[in-house]
This record gives sequence, C-alpha cells and structure tokens, in this order.
Amino acid sequence: MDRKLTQRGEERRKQLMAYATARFAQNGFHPTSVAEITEGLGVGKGVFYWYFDSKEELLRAILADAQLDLRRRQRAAVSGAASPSDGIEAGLRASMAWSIEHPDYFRLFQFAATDDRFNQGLRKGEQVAVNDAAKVLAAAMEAGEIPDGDATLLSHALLGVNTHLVQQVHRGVLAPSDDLIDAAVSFCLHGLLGRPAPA
Amino acid sequence: MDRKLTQRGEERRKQLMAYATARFAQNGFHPTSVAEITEGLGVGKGVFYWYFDSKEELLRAILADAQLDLRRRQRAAVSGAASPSDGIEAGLRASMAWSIEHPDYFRLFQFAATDDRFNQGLRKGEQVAVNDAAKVLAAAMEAGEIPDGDATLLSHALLGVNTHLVQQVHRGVLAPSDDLIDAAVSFCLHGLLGRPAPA
DNA sequence: TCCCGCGGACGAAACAGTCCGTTCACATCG
DNA sequence: CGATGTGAACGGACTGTTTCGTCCGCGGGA
Repeated sequence: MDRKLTQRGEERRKQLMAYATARFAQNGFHPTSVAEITEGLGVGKGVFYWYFDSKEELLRAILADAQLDLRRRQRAAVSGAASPSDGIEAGLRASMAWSIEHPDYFRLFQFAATDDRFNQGLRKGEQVAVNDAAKVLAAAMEAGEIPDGDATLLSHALLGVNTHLVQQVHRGVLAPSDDLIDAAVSFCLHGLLGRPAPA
Repeated sequence: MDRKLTQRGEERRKQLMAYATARFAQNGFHPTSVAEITEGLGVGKGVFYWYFDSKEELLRAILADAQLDLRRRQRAAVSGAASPSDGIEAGLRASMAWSIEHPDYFRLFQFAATDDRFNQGLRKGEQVAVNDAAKVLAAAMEAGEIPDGDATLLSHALLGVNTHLVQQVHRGVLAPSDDLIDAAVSFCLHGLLGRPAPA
C-alpha cells in the first residue's frame, strides 16, 4: 500500500499498527483477525484496507519499523565506543536493553522467525546487524583483543545468548536487573576471549 | 483422546503425526488445515478425528514425543560423563547434535515457544532440562571447576547459544560441521569459566 | 467542490469439527 | 469350515462459523 496520507491519516495508520502489535503479540498473528483489530479500535473494516493491503502487509510494516528502531539504537551505541571490544559490549547492552523495553516487538520477531513469509525480510536485516557485529569482532581480532575465530559464528553466538536471556526475562523466569545484563555481557566477553592466559 | 489402539491403529497414528510434523514445519501450524493433512495421506477426515480430538492436540502430542526423545538423548550423554564440566560439554554436544538431526522438530519447538497454548507445556519440559543443567553447573562450581554464578542464568545462556547456532545451520547460514560444534562448546565453556587466570 | 477517510453490509471461500453408514480384522460358535 | 458378531478403523458429505477482502455510499475538512 502506498497512499498519500494527511496528518490525520498518518496518525490513524500508526494507531492501527500500535494496536495490531499488541494484539499480535498477545494473541498470535494468525488467531488475530482483521475484524478483531478494527472492532477493538471502534472503526470499520474500510479503514483497515484503506491503509494496508492485507494483514500480512501490516505485520511486515510493523516488523520493518521495529527493526529500524533497534538498528538505530545499536548503531548509536556502537558508534560511541573507543575500542572494538568496547563496541561489542556497548552493542550487546543496547540490544538487550531494547529487547527488554519492547516485549511486544520482541515477541513478534520471535514469531516472524518461524514463518518463512516474514522471516525472509527479517533475516536480511538481521544479517546486516550480524555483519556489523562480525566486522567489530574482526577488528578486535586484528587488534589482538580477542583470539582469531569465525566472526560470523561468534556474532550469532552473542545474538543467541542475548535473545534467549531476554526471552526468559519476558517470561518472568529471570529478573531484568543490571546484574543480569552484566552477567550476560561477562559470559559473552569471556566466551569470545577463549583462554586469555593458557595455564 | 484416549483410545484402545490395535497395531494397525498405532501405525496410523504415527503416520498422521509424522506427516503433520512435516507439514507444520514447512507450512506453519495455523496455515496447515486438517483437510490438507488427511488429503495428503489419502484418508478421510474421520480418520483424523478418530485419533485426535483436535489439531491442537495433535501438535501437543508431537511436541511431547519430540521433547521426550531429546531429553533421553541429553540424559544419556550426561550420565556417561566423568566430571561435572565433562557433563556440561556432553550435554551441549548432545543437544546440538539432536537439534541438527531433527530440523522439523526444532522448528516446531521454535513456533510453539511463540504461542502460549503450546508454550505452557513446553516450558515445563524445558525447565526440567534447564534445572538438570543448572544442577551440573552448581556441582562444577562446588568442585571449583568454574567460578560461582547464577546457575539458572548460565544454563539459559548455554541454551541460547545452542539454539541460535542450530537455527543458523538449518537456515544454511552456518555449516553443520564438527568445527561449528567445537566452536560453540568452546565459546560456552570459556563463557562459564570467566577469567580463569587474571593476567 | 473535491477527495481523503470512513462504515459496514456483503460475497465467496475456507475452516474445524460432526455424523453416520461402511468396511476390515478377527474371534466365537454351530 | 462357514455363519455370525463385534468393535476398531475408515470415507466423505455436511454444518455452522469465521475469515479475508471488496464494494459502495456517506461526510466533513481543505
């Protein structure tokens, strides 16, 4: 959908996306019908199809928005780092903080990863983030801050720790304390460091 | 559903579960209809509802089966380990190997984690596995093999690395080589070790 | 007066799940 | 050994509901 929108229209579009985000996150994408969204907002179905071609396109738009926001946050964090390893830590902390602050988006990402229709678009963005991380890791290896290794693989390992721990936070299994983030960062950095001083 | 099954019935039930596993993994749970399953198998709808109360119950049965199989493999691996840290490594390797060998089950787990209806049952089992791992970690801490820390949190960190890397393997981003598993194990063990020898 | 934004009835399709008659495997008995 | 019985297993039409997406007329602000 590609329509010329007035201020009012822009707001309506955002309202639809915000409400749908909440419903999708709580109920699931498939079980949530378009009617449920429009009725929840007290509007007619015409409104929905004025702004979006389909439910699928709506989710895609939501995911793209969320991804953009996350990437912005990551980039900002990494750009202000002194050394590569500082960059790794800053990126890690920024990612975890963002994911903890946006449970609905996080959940939508998780779902989208299981559905090829959405995964495709998502992976492209994830690849960019992973490549960024891998570049920082490669720089850190170059600088001798960490031992050599497969930078892509290690980036994914970091992402995995990050993601899974945040998931537990949202499930209430772990508390979203600073200690948790510190522990995660410590685990990751030492994982990267390998054996710093072979005894 | 709780029916007395003959040999023939037992086989039919397994056939339904196997076919549904493949369809759910490829197409997604919601987009796959009961009719699609029965037609794919060339049987009537009566057959489906003879063995399962609903599509939901079918998935639950599949997940329970898969989880049982995974747990068996983990337990077998850990039980044959000499020391706690050996147990950690063995469990890690067993989990990754199983997950790589069973892409469909893995994918179904991923989906189930995003849907509260299935997540509930799944988490119970995951908790058991995590608790097992945490116990091994606690033992390793006791034995001075690794520094003290939150065993539950660390178990989840391990699980996160494991899960995310396997996901990349199934996506074709990473190759399922021994090197990959070795690198993952190394990352995890060093993450656990923290700083073994402060330089 | 445009036309963006909107309401909601509507069509067509798909869906989960039911129902009931039929068939198959095997046991029991005359 | 053939007739009869029994219950598991099955086929597939059918029901009632829900779904997505369209259509078309209305209104109010620029």
